[in-house]
Amino acid sequence: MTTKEKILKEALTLFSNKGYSAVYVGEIAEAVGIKAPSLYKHYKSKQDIFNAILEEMKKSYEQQTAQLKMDGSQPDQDVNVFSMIDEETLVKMGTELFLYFLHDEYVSKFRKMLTIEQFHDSELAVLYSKQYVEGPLAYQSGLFHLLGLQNKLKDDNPNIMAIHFYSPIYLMLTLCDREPQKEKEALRIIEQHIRQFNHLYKKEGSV
Amino acid sequence: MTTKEKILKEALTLFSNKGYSAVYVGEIAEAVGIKAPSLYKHYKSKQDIFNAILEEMKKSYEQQTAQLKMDGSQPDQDVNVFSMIDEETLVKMGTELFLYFLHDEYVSKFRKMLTIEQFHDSELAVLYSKQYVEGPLAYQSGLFHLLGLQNKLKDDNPNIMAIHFYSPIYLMLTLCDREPQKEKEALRIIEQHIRQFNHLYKKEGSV
DNA sequence: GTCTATAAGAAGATAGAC
DNA sequence: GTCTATCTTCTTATAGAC
Repeated sequence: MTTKEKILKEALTLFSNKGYSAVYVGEIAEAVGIKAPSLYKHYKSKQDIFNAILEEMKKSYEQQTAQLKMDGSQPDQDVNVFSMIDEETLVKMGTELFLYFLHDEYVSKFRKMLTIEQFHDSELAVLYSKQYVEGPLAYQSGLFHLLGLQNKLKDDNPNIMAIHFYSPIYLMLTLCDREPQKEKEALRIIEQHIRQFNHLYKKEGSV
Repeated sequence: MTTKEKILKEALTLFSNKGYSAVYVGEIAEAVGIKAPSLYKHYKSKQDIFNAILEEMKKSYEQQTAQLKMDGSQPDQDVNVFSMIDEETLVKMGTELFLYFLHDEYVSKFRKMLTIEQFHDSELAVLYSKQYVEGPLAYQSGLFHLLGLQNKLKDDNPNIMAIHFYSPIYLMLTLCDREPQKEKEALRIIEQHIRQFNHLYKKEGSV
């Protein structure tokens, strides 16, 4: 990892815990293992470091959604996987989404940073909503729509189904961002939630 | 309102938008209409102002939960109101909870402040979880338990029912904290969510 | 209780040697 | 590309007059 990359990484770690304005340039430098003035050979200001993190994370999000088609535009590919959907698959899907969001080093830290900075700047607010609300909801809404067509689940409003599926996961995610020691309890609740979700929505006569 | 109270009010407004460390003592003073050094006749430091806000909001929360028994300990009183529960009552209950949390001046600003500061200090993290997660869930869990006993709703696990009822409201609340212009859409979604919730959970043969 | 003046130190950023 | 030294400004807080 180059020094330039290391600066972004350490700055993200600090910003995600203390917020932009509570982090001093000297702290970032110390975490990297250099002195503060050396940072300015790589970035022209503290704000420039923040902007670089933003661009980096936006880019990586775009790549992921393009790959997983998580923008809800065309979930056709994934749904082949879910043609054999059952309760266990739903539990696995929700749990893995939760664990990825919670534990991926960059996703997790970036979400915490946006949580802190969202009220400063409307661009950050829109970005948070897109990545952690509208994105997942659009993707799952697409899936539930197709599962409805295939008679796997009741053909109710797929947007509300997506809300019902995702909201508890989101609640547990923000809970564990705050109190990581509650992960085990959160996983238990998510599993119970999804089994109940499946029970409520499953087509009679379906597996 | 005394100057001392006005300081708390203006400081809360500023902290809830920019966070503690991004707010300067001079800004608070300006908002109050005095000069910075005058603040120190009322509070001994910036941190002291923050602590005073915290104590004030904790106290007011305790008073409210004691009154509404929203800690889940004894929701018996409220349930008399809900003996005649129906879909419209559920919609009203959820919508009013949402609108109160979103629009009450102090509740709303305090939640935003805690959102920003939650990762700094584990005491703040615990407080956030208590006020905006565990509190509402415990209260609603108590209600759904009693409604189950009264055969108004299916006697499923009331904890999961509370999660299913409250999570979408929480999601919409955090969305509107970020993007207040989405309130109308959020209200529409919450109504759809609760009607669907009622449809899924209502006892056959019940109204 | 509010003000002006100011202390004391912190923080972001630059200059220039190596 | 990293360092030491330094500049400038900002920020919290105090002193003391009114």
